[in-house]
Amino acid sequence: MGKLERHATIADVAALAGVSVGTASKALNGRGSLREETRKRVRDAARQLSFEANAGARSLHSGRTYTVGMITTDTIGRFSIPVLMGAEDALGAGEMSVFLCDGRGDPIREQYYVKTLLSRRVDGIIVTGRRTEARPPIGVGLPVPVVYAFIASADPADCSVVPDEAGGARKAIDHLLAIGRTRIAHVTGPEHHNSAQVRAAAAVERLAEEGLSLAMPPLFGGWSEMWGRQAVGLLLAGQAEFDAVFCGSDQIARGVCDALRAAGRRVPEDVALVGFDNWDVMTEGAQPPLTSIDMNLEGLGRSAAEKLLAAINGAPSPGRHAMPCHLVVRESTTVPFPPLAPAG
Amino acid sequence: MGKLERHATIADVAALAGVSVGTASKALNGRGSLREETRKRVRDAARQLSFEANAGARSLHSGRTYTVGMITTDTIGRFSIPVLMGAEDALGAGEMSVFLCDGRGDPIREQYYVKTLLSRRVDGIIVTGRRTEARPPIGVGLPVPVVYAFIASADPADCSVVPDEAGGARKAIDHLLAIGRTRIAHVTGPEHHNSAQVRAAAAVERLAEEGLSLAMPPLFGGWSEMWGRQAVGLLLAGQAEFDAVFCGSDQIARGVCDALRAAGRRVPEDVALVGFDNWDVMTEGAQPPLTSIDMNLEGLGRSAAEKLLAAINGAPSPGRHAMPCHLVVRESTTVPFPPLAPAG
DNA sequence: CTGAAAGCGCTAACAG
DNA sequence: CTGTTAGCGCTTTCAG
Repeated sequence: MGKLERHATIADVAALAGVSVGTASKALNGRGSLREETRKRVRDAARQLSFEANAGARSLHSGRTYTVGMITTDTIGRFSIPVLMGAEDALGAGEMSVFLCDGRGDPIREQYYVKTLLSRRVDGIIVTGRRTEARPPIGVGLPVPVVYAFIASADPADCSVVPDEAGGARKAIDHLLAIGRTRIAHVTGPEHHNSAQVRAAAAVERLAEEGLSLAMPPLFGGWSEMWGRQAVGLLLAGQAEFDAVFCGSDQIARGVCDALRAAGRRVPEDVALVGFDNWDVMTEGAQPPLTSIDMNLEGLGRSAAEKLLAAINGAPSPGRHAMPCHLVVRESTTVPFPPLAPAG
Repeated sequence: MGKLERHATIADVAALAGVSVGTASKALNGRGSLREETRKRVRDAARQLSFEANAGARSLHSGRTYTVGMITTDTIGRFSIPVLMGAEDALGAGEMSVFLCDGRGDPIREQYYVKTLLSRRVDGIIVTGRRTEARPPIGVGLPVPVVYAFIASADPADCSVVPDEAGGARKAIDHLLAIGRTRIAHVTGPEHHNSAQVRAAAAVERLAEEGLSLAMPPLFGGWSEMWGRQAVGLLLAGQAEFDAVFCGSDQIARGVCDALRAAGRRVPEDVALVGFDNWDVMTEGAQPPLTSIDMNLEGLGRSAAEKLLAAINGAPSPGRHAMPCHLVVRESTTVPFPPLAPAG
């Protein structure tokens, strides 16, 4: 077959099969009752012409496009990707196609995308972003359901699926306590950043439940390795002893790890380390590999997509849904075994 | 306005404005010649009803959907993202929406996506993936133009936009030579990996042009930091002297960097380091920050999108298009002060 | 300057 | 069992 042929229409198929368009339609969609021989003839014709029904024309009828829009508010990055993938996966299973729209943090651009998506008659919209902080809703009274994933809508009535960051932080502390550490420091991102606040508060709270407190007040800074390294300077300069550091991100944890080792502290023997995000590049690259909190972003995306599908089918799930985080243990909190003696 | 209203149709608008559908259409699209007052009346009605023309119905006429499909062959990752973003950006400017399809490396799934995209009557398709190696074409005689970005099609007649990795490797060597290093080692990814091969070959070739050769044969391994660290062991164990290492990726470079410093070699004073990918997380996290080769993936994506748009408009660009890489200099090849320059 | 009518590709009634 | 007809929402002649 040559290049750039025209798309065959169902009329072409019908003509080739020697039947009417209506019959061809039924044959191809398994509707009505037709002689098996006719059905086959039509199907053969369709195959011969590489016929693919025009989804646009079809949805003119059904009222549904089997299409959803995915808008990333800020630029599509490390956090939105797993969410996107999870969603795309769940939606694909439901035969839904996904329009990708990168808002680039520009509200104008975002509104433009909302309009385009609506004009394309998407069945629903998923909004995601790189920060968990609540954001103004993408629109009010929109004619299609909207689900916020990772990021939350400021309107509590909207459906938002978010990670339970506080729960994650508590699990980190739980783990450190479980391995016998009690003098725990906390190094995290910028003080004004929602995630930094929430995680720090949860850590403090969890310790308080045990009658403990942080070895020193949380150190707020940036999300970078560089900050992690700098923070170690502050930790060591302070007079407080510490036997563990819970970090607000894996990048910070890695910086902390490198600097501690450079200062002659052993990880995990002298200082145990827990990160946040479970970003393989960091957790596996660090020496030793880092224990971390996983927000299960892909699952979160999948879950958001499922909620959207449900909403499209008339069963919305309004409100904020917190998805559990889980702990992934690696060598930064487990003292390696001494060489094994031969068994028996 | 309440939630989940129905989409207004142009008939609703026409009725509200007290005109016929045809007139409404003209008014909204700036066609024909209408009294300005009528035009305004229609526009007001449209705004009042939040009318957005049904793109599907519209394309039934125009034959174009202003939609393209983007298929990632293997899972959407660090390399496909910038490509996606660049493409999305260029396409958005052309008022095109993007269907995102994650092939997950599964040919079945990929073919399924091609079908769906065709049934949705996309105006064109962009194929991308995480490896630069040529891959079998996504289909033959497809009714819409296809552009391969980053990854190349095995059919040389197809339009592929790829990074000039060999050129990039040559620039790395150029740079090292320019700062006076001549005993250059090369640590890179798996031997069977196309990028590793191409980059290594180009480095060797560039050195040969100067009558030089690598300080020792290329070390093939993995793309990880871990391998970078291990490789340093091999480098130091060998008897060959070296004053620079060109690495096949930034992750490798970082591993090399850490291990060299741990072994007491100064970077860049004793050993200069150049990575590949210019991945900020690695280049900025390393100590010192890494000089690297940037493939300009976003530009590549944008360029691919532009070629696709051109093809859609009847001006295809068949063949393989290599986009230049560029060098980004950081401290791993520049001695801060005093300037090294033992040059002649 | 405006309205009526035909048709884009397809599905779903309803006749035959 | 199959063909005919009437739309889905929109654009576009072509009359008026």
